[in-house]
This record gives sequence, structure tokens and C-alpha cells, in this order.
Amino acid sequence: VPESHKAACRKANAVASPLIVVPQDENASDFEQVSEVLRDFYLRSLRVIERTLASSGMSAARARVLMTVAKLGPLRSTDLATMFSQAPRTVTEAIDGLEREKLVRRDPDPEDRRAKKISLTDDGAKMAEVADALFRSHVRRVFGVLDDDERGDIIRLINRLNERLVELGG
Amino acid sequence: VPESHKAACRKANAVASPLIVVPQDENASDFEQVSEVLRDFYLRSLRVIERTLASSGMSAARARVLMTVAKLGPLRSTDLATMFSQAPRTVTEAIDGLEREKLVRRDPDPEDRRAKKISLTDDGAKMAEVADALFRSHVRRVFGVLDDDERGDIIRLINRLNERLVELGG
DNA sequence: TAAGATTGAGCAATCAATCTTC
DNA sequence: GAAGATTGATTGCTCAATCTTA
Repeated sequence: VPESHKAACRKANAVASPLIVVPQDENASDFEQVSEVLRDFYLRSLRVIERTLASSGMSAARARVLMTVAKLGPLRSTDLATMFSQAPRTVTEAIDGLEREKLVRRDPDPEDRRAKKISLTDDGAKMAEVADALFRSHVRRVFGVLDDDERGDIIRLINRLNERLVELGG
Repeated sequence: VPESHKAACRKANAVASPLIVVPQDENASDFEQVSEVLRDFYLRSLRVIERTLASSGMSAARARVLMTVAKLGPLRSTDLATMFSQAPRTVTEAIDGLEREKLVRRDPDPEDRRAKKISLTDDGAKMAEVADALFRSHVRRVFGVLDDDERGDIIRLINRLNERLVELGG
């Protein structure tokens, strides 16, 4: 397949994203608007970080597991689910992928025969460092356009929304 | 299957979400923290709205299409992709689902034989109203914990991040 | 050549259910 | 009975590729 055609395909499949400030609907109240821009942010951010990590054969979900285990040592699947506030299924899936790539191991937990401890292999430890570097540079590239106070404002405001969502069962 | 067991399963599969203010890592810089809380917000918010819409047999992705067509009239698939800044595949998928449920129709575009116009059926129009009401009440329940200025701050700050992500190819 | 729509393959997330061990 | 892990089924999203028409 010629390279010129591949480039054409990439363009054809690109996400149409010329959106600059306010989306389609000027009549939307700020309730709808704030919801939209947050969703928009999440999807855009995910696309950028996934492409960055893909260049090292990694994905965001797997990188998160890898970096967390690298930082905190062997963990149970349920620990990861709690930390990420995700469903157990999601964590099992990520670990499956990492295990297939021989980046983590599942070892029996000597203290609880129901449980398994997730540990990094040597390759996994190396990959964790790569992922960590890529991730740190990503967040700096993105959030570097704000100053410390502005980042603090976001953290404070979004944390209030997160508390609210917990009240609502999320 | 007894109802008591179903309840037990629901609890077993619940997302572990006691997280209140700051997640696992106190050493994380505010760059990492702001990234984490935004991700956390998105996933929690999605869980809440999906559960709400599921009670009417709807999902967030399909509701967005329905509400947009209800508001703007018949649209092409590519228009929706641009508005939502999503890949074409994603939009086709949503329309497929809505078409199977007989909530939308794909009509040929008389002005361009490549294109199709997505229109609501009568059922679709009714469903759009239901979804709209549920969605509006959802965003008010969630974002109502902030005041107008705070919502404005979030919109302003996140829009700057979105512009940055567009620069980075997202 | 490019634009509009679709399809194929893969990942990440959910809910629901099951199996084993505490 | 409850907790830890896994599996099945489904959805939404991406990238890549293909087909038809402009």
C-alpha cells in the first residue's frame, strides 16, 4: 500500500475538530455548556495521550496500572479498582493485556488464598518508566497553558462536582 | 433468581468509589492531579447519566444524536461527527442503534447522492423529548452545586485546555 | 483527488453473573 | 453471607480501509 494513500486515509478518518470556543448551540444554558466542554476535553485528551503512548506500544489504561504498581509495589486487583474507582471487570481486562505482553505477573497472595498480587516483570518496570515519562510530559504540555492558581481552581471545582456525583451514586 | 441474590450481585459489582478529595498519591504534582480529577469526573458523570437514561431504554451517545437532530432538523452523519468532534465510525454506530430501534431514518440527500440525511421518526421525536428532560435535570442536579461564576470559570478554563488540545492534534 | 458513508478490528468501560475462599 | 477474582454480553470510542459519488 503506497504511503500517499495511507496519508489520505488518515485524513479521511481524522476526527473533525475545528471547534474553537463555543459549540453548536448558543442557546444552551451554562449547565449544558459546562457539561459539553468537560466531555469534549476528556475525549480530546484521551486521543492525544493514546496516540503518544501507542508509539511505545502502550495504552493509557495499561500505563495507569503499570505506573501505580511501580509506585506502590504489588497490589491486588481490587486495590486498583478502588483507586481508579472502576468496575472490577475493567481492571481484570487491563491486567490480562499486560500479562499477555509479559509486563506483569499474577502471584498468589500468601495471606489470602482468594487474592492475587499483581507485580511488574523486568520488562514491565522498564515500560513503567517510559510510560511515566510520556505521561508527565503529556500533562505538562496540556496543562502548562494554565498557571498554578488556575490548575488549583480546576482541582477545587471539579472535586466538588466529584463529591456531588458520589452522592448521586457515581 | 431470588431478588436478594440480585441485590448482592449489584453490590459485588459496584464501582468502588469512596474517594472524597485527593486520590492515592500525595506526591503527584498538580499537573497529574488535575488530570486525574478530570478523568474521574468524566467517568463518574457518565455512569450517573447512563443509569438515568437506561431507565428509559436510552444511552447518552444515542440521546445526543436524537436531541441534536430534534433541535437542528435533518442532518448528515458528517455534520454530527463534526459537532461532536468524534470519529465518523462512532456516529455511524450510534445511528445504527437508533435506526434499529426505529427512532431515526436515513433518507437520501437529494442534493448530494453520496450523503444521507438523518431524520427523527415520531417515536424518535418523543424519545428526544424524554431524553432532553432527563439530561437537563441531570446537569442541574450535578452542576447545581456550583454557582454561576464557578460554572463560568470552568467553561473558560476548560475551553483554554481544549484549544491547546486542538493545537496538539486532538 | 477528495468528501460522505460504511465496515472491520481492537480497546476500555459498564452491568450482571459465577466460582472460590474468608 | 461477603469479599476477591474472573467471565459473558454490550456499548462507545478510535484507527484503518473501502466503496460510491462530487
